[in-house]
Amino acid sequence: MDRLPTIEDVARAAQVSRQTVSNVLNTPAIVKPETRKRVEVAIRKLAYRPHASARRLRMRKSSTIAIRLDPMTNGISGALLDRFLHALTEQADARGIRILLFTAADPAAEIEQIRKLRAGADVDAFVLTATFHGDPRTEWLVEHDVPFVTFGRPWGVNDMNNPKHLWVDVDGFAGMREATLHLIDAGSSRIGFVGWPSLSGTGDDRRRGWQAAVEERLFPGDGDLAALNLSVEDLLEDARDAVVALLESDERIDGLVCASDTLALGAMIAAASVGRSDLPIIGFDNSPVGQAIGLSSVDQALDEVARGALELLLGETGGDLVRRDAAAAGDTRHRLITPHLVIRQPLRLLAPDAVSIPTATKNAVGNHRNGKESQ
Amino acid sequence: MDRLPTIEDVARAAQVSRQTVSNVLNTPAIVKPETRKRVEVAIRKLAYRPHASARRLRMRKSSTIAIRLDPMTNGISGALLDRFLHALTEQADARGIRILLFTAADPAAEIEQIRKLRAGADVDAFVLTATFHGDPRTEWLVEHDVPFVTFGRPWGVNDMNNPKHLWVDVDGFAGMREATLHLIDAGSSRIGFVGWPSLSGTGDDRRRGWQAAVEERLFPGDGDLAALNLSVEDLLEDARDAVVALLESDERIDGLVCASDTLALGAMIAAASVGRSDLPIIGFDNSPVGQAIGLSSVDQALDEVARGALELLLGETGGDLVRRDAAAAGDTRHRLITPHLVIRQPLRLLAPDAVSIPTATKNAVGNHRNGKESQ
DNA sequence: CTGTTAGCGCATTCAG
DNA sequence: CTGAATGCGCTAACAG
Repeated sequence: MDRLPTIEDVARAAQVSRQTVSNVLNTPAIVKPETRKRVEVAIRKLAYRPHASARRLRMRKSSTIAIRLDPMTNGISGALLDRFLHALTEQADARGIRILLFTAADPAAEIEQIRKLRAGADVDAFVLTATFHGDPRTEWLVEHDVPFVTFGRPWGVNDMNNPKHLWVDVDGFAGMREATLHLIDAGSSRIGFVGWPSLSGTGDDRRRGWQAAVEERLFPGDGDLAALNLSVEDLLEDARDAVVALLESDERIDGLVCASDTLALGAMIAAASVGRSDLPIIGFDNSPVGQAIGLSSVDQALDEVARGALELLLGETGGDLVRRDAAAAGDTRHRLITPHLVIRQPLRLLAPDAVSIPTATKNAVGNHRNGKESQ
Repeated sequence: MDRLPTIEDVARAAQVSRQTVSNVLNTPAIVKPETRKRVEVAIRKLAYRPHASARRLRMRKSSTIAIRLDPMTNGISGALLDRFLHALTEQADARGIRILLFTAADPAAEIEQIRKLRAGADVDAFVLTATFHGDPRTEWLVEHDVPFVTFGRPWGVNDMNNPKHLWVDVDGFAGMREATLHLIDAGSSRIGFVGWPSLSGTGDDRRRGWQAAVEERLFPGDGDLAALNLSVEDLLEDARDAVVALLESDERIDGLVCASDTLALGAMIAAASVGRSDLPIIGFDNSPVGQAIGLSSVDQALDEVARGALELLLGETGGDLVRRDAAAAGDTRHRLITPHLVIRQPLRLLAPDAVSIPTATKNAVGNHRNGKESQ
């Protein structure tokens, strides 16, 4: 295979002009069926595919979307981007769009990368993850009229229904509320929340979900929620220590919902270490680690997030990547995905009342290999 | 910004012919310094960048490497590909190479994707991960003369020093041996190995590392290694159960090395549950989860793997992506990266002799936030 | 050192 | 419906 076949080679093989081949490829409807067949056979025979760069040059669009690969998201929930990427790539492929990666150490570097990628006509649009309050990236992109969508809503910046840019996000409120209601339905009556310090829009959203469920079903008036409301950094150890303190100070607690699987794992360890391995705990992210350890968790439905992102960018129809004018867009310019709860049989970290697991019970403990997943 | 500036715009702005601009970009040496300066100013002023597609078309190469995003690698060590991707993207960027993603459900689908990507001149070369014995992909790629490098050596297929294709791999033998020696130096004298069932080249390689260290330093003659040699699937629960059994049947065991962090985590849980939270355990992969929990582990040095892959593909010099002829290549056609051990203070899953952690010791337990990392 | 000429492979005008 | 032109933006040959 010395040289890739060109459209001309196909034309010669099919005994037509090269324009006819182009038509078969791009406007098959206007070609006489029998000629089309002949051309298609030639295409298959030569294993011809249009030269991507040539086509992109001609079409004046790259049909490529770029996304930044974070240096390292937090430990346990880190694989989140990984899974989102997979979903995005898969859906993009179906639309004839390619996903290009880039890296950057900080927002300024990311803007610079975006600038380069744009100036080189390498990329048509961008997907931004891990947006935050007052994010300089979104400002710059809007300013420079670069098509993009964020995974994460623009917290507090502007009207959610008519924001300055496209966004997709997961409804943390709904997810955490569902998790909490699940525990309540299962009999819990005093449920704590382990979340991040305020000012994290995402974290506050999830906290409100817990709060809503608890106020709705457990403390119709207004309980002492503050005592059940933990705020720690997203670290296993911090969560563990805080939960140990909580459980020691309030023995009536019979359930815990957490803003992340990292926190939930810390909580599990804490519960086990104070002899409460039976304590129901629900995390958020449905991380692989959580799966491995049988942690119930709220799944972010990354497939839907990816689909939403592409729909907003490309329109629901095809892969046209023509950004619709903000003003002209009749339908919504965002998607709020409802996550769903995944319930698992927890892998007990430790038998509740023995230092050593008696041989007799070993099998019972080890029997949760295939934790059923609901919904 | 209606239309991107072209080389012609720059030429006009700098009062030179457009070829001169091209020269400044590609062969700066042959342009008179003062003219060059003038052109460079114009380039900066217009924020000009060569149109990637046009350049690729002209150069007859895409300067793009594609890599498949796995559906989902195993739970805990899953982020491995994630980190490798990051390293690869970063290094590629430095060489002016872009990384494109694609997905495929199985090897056949992957081959089909590769075929398409190649036929469309979208991609110059590929990086293959998770290769296995008798992998159809490598055969096909060699057959069709597609430039590629694998992350993973061709186990048993052909001469490692003159293989049919380029490869990079991590020296599991050396890594596991170092881990084992570390435990021995720290005083362990009876060290078990938790690995995968045989037939996994990678797993066997790691097992041999443990074996070598143990035979070398602990059982010069030949001990009853079989009793210390566990084989389980890469699942937390399986590892836990097997290690519980091992520790109960042999109380002299004072160290454990594991073929993955998943296994190591299972081992940690097992150790804690039989009152041996003090048991030194070392994993493999240096996964984020392991970090979070203070697990010592063998780090795969993915930066070096990525660099090696690109060097093999592009040559050490630049980003030329001209595959050197197999026969003509004087230097090696592979890289074997030596991993390094990362030692951490383990986060105790549980106080060794108390059901509840006394308040007084809580700080001590929680104080390992920034585990020092050696080497 | 600088300017001119000729494609890379494709899609999109226009004529027939 | 099909065939013959034009140029997307660039670089590599040349000639000056």
